[in-house]
Amino acid sequence: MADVARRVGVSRALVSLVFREQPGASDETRRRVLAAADELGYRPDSAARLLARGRSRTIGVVLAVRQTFQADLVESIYPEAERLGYDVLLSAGAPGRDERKAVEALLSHRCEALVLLGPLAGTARLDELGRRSAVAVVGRAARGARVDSVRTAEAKGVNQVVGHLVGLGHRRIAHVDGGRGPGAAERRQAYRTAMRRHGLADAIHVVPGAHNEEAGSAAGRLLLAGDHLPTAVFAGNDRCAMGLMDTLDRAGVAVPGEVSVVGYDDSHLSHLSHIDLTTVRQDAVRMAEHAVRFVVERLDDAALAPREAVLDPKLVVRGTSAAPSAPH
Amino acid sequence: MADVARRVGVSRALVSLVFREQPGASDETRRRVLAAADELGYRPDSAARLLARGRSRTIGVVLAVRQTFQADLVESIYPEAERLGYDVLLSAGAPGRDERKAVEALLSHRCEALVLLGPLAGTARLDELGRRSAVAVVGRAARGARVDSVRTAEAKGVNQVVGHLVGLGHRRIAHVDGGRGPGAAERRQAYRTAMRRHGLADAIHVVPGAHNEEAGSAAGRLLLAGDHLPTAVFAGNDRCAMGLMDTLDRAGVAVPGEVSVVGYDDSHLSHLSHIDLTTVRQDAVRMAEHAVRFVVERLDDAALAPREAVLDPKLVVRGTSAAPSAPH
DNA sequence: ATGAAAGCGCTAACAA
DNA sequence: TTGTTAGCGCTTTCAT
Repeated sequence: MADVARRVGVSRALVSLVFREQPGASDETRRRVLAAADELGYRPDSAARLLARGRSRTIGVVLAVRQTFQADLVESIYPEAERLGYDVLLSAGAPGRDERKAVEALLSHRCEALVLLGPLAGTARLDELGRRSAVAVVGRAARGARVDSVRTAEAKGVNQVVGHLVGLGHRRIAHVDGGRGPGAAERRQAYRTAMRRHGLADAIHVVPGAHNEEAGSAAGRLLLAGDHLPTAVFAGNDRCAMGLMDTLDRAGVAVPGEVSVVGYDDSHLSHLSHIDLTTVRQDAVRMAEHAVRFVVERLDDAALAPREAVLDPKLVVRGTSAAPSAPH
Repeated sequence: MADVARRVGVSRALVSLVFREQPGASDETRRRVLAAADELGYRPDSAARLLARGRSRTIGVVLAVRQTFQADLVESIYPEAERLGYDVLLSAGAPGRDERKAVEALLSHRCEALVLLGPLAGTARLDELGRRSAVAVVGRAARGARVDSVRTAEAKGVNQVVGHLVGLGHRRIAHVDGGRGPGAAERRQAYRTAMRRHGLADAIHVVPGAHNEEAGSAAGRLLLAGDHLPTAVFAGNDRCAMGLMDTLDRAGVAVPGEVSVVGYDDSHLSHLSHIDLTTVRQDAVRMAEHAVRFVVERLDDAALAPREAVLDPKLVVRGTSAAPSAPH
């Protein structure tokens, strides 16, 4: 920058003005500064800029790079952030790389706000983070922590699922849960409640799982090893449902002929006809927009009370759910 | 940092030493500094750190957040980067957010090296980037640009595919290409060459596509609308193959009964029995390691000549490929 | 419209 | 082992 200033014969302050597109420099000076900068290949250094003005205007997003639903969220976070004048940086919390590290990387790169997609961290840790910067959690509740949260009304989605299956005539409806995955606890709880409300308390059967294909497969093997299969299984998410269907398929169990399967997420694969999965759709676009707006507003006013946006999900009935073949 | 120093009663330089984990501070001081920092919630500010030392030791990775193969790469980039003492920041080039912006975000946050996963940018642009920082391109060749590249020997993979199909008795083998996607041009070219070598020049049929399900579906519709279907289709990647199979399936065309389908990537879904896709596996772990090592070495010696790592892929035969039903 | 000067929070010589 | 002293490249008052 000093070079540019020298070249044009003005002070660095003026060059700074020009680059920030602020009023206070004559058109002529502006033109010459820009020309000189271009010639010298000068680019403002954001580290220095950051340091000097204390604000980075960048939002850090922590995601699990394998979860397709989170990919959808990320795609919708960018445009909203840009609209509000913020930059976005991503950090992945892969298996083997813990979430804490992902967050640290973002924070140490001066992200002033954090959007955590389906974080595993407990309330205490979230609260601690929330006190240090503006954070929004997506996909799970975070009561008791100083963070905003955006999530789906899991109970509504689950009610629709159970209602749909019961309506088809199912009674033995099992649930492969999502373990510690985002929303899993709520879905598990809602499943239990819904079953009871339908008078099916005795049929409640929760198989421990996780939000991936392997867990679905394992759960499938567990079910197959049992005395008699349920007539329907509600999986923790679509990936889990896929693994489950895989195992059932390999064992020669027809879906939905012998067992109906329902997923959760409506990932972009579920509508493919091979898969044609009955599932629950969450509104990724609106979730992303809420999350970004929440943190940006919190940045403007750190004293804001934690807010929560709860969006309604919607059951999407496809080909993996049907009436049970034989009555019980 | 000044706060921490004051609290402990030492100079800021000492605190700095402790945080950089450099020798030169007594264990006792170290302990007290860490304790005070923890209490005050102090975290080194990387903007200032960067500015002061001129090096960020962070690698920026540009990815398409929807491509599962790239997710695999990202997962393997982290451990290797960490091993070499580098931080990693991600930026997504989603549709609607162009790659250039993704790169700028990373650069402006002072990433000193760039790993571009399947970039769309042309040689000129890559060269320009390569002159500005250390860059490695993954998944496509980048000859003529000052960048390293890590890719698969596409021709070998494609040869195996065509050889496999020809061996099964196929002659009318079409290829739905990956458009401008990473590796697509090479695969398309290799397909043509392989077909010719097998004396099937007349049967060469390239349908324009892309590396996603929609393009596969569209290509499927195009094929169905044609005079007579090919007996086998080699898709640009697994996602494209999935879309293709979807369309064939909906049209009542049996796979592999009437048409065999082969993908590319061996994404973690292809082994599921619903899908059970014959495909080509690329070694994501080694590709990631090479890319990281390349940029790190280039950072140490900017004058290094551009290097290229070309890894061998491997055909994985599953259930979507079989002998054609009727001879022609 | 332009310039001078004082930081922003850290690192890196060098001195003590 | 610890402290002192300059910067890093920019923004931001406050003068001119």
